[in-house]
Amino acid sequence: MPRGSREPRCRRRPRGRIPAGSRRARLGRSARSSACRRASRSRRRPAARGRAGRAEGHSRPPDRPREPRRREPARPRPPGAHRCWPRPAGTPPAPGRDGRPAPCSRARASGRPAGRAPRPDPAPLPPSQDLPTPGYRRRRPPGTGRDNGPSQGVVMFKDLPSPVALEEEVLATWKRDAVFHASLEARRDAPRFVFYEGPPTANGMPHNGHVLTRAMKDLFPRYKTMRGYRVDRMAGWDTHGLPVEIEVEKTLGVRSGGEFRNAREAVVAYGLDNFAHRCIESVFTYTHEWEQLTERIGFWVDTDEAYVTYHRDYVESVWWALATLFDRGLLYQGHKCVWWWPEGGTALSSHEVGEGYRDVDDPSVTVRFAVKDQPNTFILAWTTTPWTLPSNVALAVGPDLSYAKVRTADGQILIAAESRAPEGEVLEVVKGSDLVGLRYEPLYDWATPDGRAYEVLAGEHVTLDAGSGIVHTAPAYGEADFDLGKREGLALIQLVGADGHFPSEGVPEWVAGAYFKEADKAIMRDLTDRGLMFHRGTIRHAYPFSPRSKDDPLLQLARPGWFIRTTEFVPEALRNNDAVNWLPGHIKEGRFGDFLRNNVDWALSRERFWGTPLPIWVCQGCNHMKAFESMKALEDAGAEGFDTTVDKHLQIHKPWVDRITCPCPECGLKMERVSEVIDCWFDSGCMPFAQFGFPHKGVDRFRHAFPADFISEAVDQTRGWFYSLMIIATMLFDEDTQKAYGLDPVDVPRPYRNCIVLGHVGDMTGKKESKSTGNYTSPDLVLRGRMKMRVVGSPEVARGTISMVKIATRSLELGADEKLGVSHEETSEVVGHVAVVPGPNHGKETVAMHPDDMAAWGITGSAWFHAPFQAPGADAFRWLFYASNPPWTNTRNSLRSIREGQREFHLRLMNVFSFFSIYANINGFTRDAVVASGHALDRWILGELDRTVATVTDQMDQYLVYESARAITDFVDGLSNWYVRRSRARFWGEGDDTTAALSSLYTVLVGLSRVIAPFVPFLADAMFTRLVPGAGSVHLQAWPEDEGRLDPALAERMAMIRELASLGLAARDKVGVRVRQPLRAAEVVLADKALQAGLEPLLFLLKDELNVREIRFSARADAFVEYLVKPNYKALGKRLGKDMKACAAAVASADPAAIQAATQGDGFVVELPSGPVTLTSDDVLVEVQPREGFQASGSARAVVALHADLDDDLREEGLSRELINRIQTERKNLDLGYTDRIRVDVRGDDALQAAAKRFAEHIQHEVLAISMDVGPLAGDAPLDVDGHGLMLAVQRA
RNA sequence: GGGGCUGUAGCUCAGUUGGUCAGAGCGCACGCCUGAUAAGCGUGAGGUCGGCAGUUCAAAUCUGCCCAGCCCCA
Repeated sequence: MPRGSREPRCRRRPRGRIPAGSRRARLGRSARSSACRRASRSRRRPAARGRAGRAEGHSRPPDRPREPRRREPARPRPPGAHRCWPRPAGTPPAPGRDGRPAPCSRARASGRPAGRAPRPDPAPLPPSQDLPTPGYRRRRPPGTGRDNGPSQGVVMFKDLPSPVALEEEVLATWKRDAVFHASLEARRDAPRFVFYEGPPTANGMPHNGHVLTRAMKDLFPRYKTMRGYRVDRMAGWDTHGLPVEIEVEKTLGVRSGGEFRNAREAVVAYGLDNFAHRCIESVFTYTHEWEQLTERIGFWVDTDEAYVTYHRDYVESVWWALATLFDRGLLYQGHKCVWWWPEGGTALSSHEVGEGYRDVDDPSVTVRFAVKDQPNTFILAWTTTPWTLPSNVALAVGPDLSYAKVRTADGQILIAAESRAPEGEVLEVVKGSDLVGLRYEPLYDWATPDGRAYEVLAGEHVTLDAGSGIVHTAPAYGEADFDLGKREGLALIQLVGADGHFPSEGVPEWVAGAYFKEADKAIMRDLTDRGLMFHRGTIRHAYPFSPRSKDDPLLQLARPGWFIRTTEFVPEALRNNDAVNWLPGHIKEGRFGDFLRNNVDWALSRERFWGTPLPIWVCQGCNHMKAFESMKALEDAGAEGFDTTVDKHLQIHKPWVDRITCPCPECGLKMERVSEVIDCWFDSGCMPFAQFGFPHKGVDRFRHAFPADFISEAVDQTRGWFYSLMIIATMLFDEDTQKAYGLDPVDVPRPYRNCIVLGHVGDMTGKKESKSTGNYTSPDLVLRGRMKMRVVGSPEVARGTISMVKIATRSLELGADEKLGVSHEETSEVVGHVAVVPGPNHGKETVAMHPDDMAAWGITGSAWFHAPFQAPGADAFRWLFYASNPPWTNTRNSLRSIREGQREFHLRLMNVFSFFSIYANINGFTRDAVVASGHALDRWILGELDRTVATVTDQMDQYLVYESARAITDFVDGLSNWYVRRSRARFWGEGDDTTAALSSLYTVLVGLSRVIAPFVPFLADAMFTRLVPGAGSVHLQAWPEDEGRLDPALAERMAMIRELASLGLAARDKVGVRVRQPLRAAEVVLADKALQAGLEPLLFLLKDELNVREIRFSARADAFVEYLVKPNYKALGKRLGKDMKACAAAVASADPAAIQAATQGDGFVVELPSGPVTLTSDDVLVEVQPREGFQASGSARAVVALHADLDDDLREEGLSRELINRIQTERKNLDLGYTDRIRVDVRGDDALQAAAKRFAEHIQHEVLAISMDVGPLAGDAPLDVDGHGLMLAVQRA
């Protein structure tokens, strides 16, 4: 290397002026920071491992440049001696931006260009070699390098492995020791905490939303178990419903079209029995994936005894509920307007309808209706669905709106809302209510009304937003219309039927058999021809289409069906709702309360096949109806037609159950079952009792499991599960039923006491995660570091890359040159590597790859893609949902945010654990050695632990997850960044204080592992089992108690010390002298001098942290501090009211010193408009701030100023600290063990020698040197210490 | 179209019963430290608290209206 050349990226900021060509310039190479040198070493790995060889030499022979030595041949590492966590199989090393391995973090952080220095190409890395994993600490197994055991002796406290390895280890233990089971057994006789699992459907893959719900559902049962409760957790599966049927229809290819008018007919043709079999299969398509995810994220739930909604026991419980309602007269037949999908032959649930809204242009027409017996007089009515006009039976007006009769230029008299009336002479203005009863001529006479028809009626739904203020009403085709028709007893004309077509007979030829949307044009043309069209336009609005078939418009249709009279129970339901602790609270009165108050009768029946059959049998003779509560009840009634050849669960389903007939008790003729199945929400709402087969299989289990103490689901369940649970319990479990079945009396039969309503999981920008949009982070990627994607070939994509949507590439957070490993669908063997580039959306979970790559790697269809970094794992995933925001707000999910939270909490904690294990092992510390400590830091951290325990307990008892997680995060921050930071030197010794420190840290870690157990069950268990071997899992432990170790005064003082430390460091920043250089003194000025005495005993912490020789509470504070006196608004505001402003002005204009003096004495008198007021010390707040020009930093409470002038004495001590630093760096370069002793040879100028000699004892103690030779430097110095040349030799003793 | 929720720093979010430089983390900038070390730490910059009115001595906080986003319902 030529003299004077430097490596810019690793150069330190020059300190002091150094002439060009001076020694410093020449020594640029050696002056590189240790961090950079370390990075160089890592670049070379496995080279530069020559421990023995290097340990004997000088750090750099003066006559030999450094670079070539680093190119010495690699010394092989011992087998298994990886230096960091294993990288996922087959992933490539993480190179730096220039293709070389990543530069050191410092170089990166400072933004300096990396890798510019001329250097030979690095040796290629052997495939087995690991490189650093960004974001994770390097790990070293015991027995290599600086191990953490005393002379490789017994390791008492094993360090923690990487998150995923740790989690796999813990999972294996849980499985081996059946820990979940044991946790239940241990609490068999304990008081119960009742949890309900809301059943998911397993006919879709689990996604991140499910991870959220499962993380939340796991948290409280674990917590309550530790708190001493028995928490049974029965898993469940929701297995009925339209989504299942649609899924099966898709796989069967049965659809409307061809010979079938709709999918219904197609299913019938396929055969209901086969269809039912296929539905069962479909329901469990992804069971395996669900179970894997459940286990992997640590959700403890009893899957062995899971309830399944299609199982006979379950269905019969639902039947019991329905029969009970029927017998009480609460189940009735009626009509309801539903969104109907003609092509599918089915109604759609509101949820499905919601998915299908699309903006379309529809007609917006205003039509003349001729008023009866008033020639030439017309009512103008508005509609957007002309095809419903032939079914018109009424016109609706707003009773309180103003309507005008207007004579137009052509002499017609038109009636419309005043504000929307046409041009012309206003003859009269009347209220809408005055028009009610007006009769008119129908537009069409294709059907004869069977009730009231062709009248003007009052309708509250009428607005003036659009049209004429008069609404065409066809009760067969709209909810508001239908309700009006029901209330007013209107006729129901339904010309367009369930197939979406006009009839082929009985109507004019021009509309016969027409599809409803097609008929619009014909009808509009007809009305125009007849002069009845007043205005014809189009409107752009949202209209629903079938979510299953995007081109099929839906129509609203009144259909017959079965209803539950839920409206009768609204008051009771509201009372029950009042007794629920909703989180967030606004759900109670807001979303859920509103929904209850606007309750309409539950439309229970579905004209479908795969669901709980409605257990009502109807006599074909006398029409008598009876509801049966079980198959046995049917048998007892003499029913026949049971098919025992099929599975017992299927016997109670269509079509088998339809073949069961029963003699009518009234007339003796045959009773047959009605054809409908029920809404599957009713199934899930019966879950509290149906999971136990209540009442047929006994009462006991249900008795102990009602109501639930805790449930949780996402916000979309408000009208789903939360509602169905609530209304069913309200209807069924009144006092009478409780008595009849011997249930424990519950005043308020609400089905759940506490309910956390979860927000949705979005992508990193807050948008809904969606596989088809591509902004979706696969749970697999988080948990296992790999994701399965469909691969399509595209020549547009460069070879060696794949393209996916931009948001997905951002979420991956890959470094510039990081690549994903590619493996085949069925194996994990990596066959290639690809970079990821943003591109167009290729479809659901799909990436594009160059066809040649696909061919080369033999990829067809799908492939696994492996992340080049460690998977964050389950704890980190769970923590995201607890700690990033309150559970009811939407969570922005991305790998990036998961890893961020992991850094903040897990890695910090694991570092502390690692720190503990190192020194505990060095000292041979065991848990038997735990002693009490009087050290302020120990008392403080144990107090903070107790504070954290108390806070988390309190918050968790209120179901406040986020607050609990924050308390934990704050504690870990204090533990790592104050306790350990300030205690480090204590751990390096071996006396009583070291034992005290180890004892305290040990106690803290044990306590903390319990506190975090419900949140991060893996890390907690790994910590606990290492700390307390033989005690079993932490999840079998009791929740920690607040042991009263919090000393509030100490806590307050320590907080103040930490504040002073921050101020001092800020001041040091202004001074610009590095912390290793001791300063003479720090001056502290407190706004409140009364605090001073309490702080004195803690000042040693501040002294060490700031590296000053002395801390002084300044006597001459005025020299560099200004006092500010402010009125205490909170105290004075209430007293003074309007005079507050005058008071503030008076205080501001007075002399601060005078106020201070006066308030300490008799009080300070201010003249206010309403008279004089005396201010006492409680009425003012004194603050301080540094004066300009001082090397000081201040908050309202204190100012810290530094004496920054250096003398030779201080400089010498500074140099000794530098020497320690260089020697330690060299120890690390040599890869010495923590306890290895060394010999040191120091060569330097006079100043260095003086420093080394004066502080020899201290230096040797710090660096574990058994000898240190000091002498003059001959020749060039390889190292530079603030301009002092240094040559250092370190060798193992 | 109706209802609910949310708008606070570039990003993610805190902010107690209204009370006086508006807080944290990330990111960014600068620096420190280095026997927890391919980590860690500190300091700093950065905000008309969505907008407009109102109530009040005092509003991020209470009220009304408006705007935007999300969710539910149409």
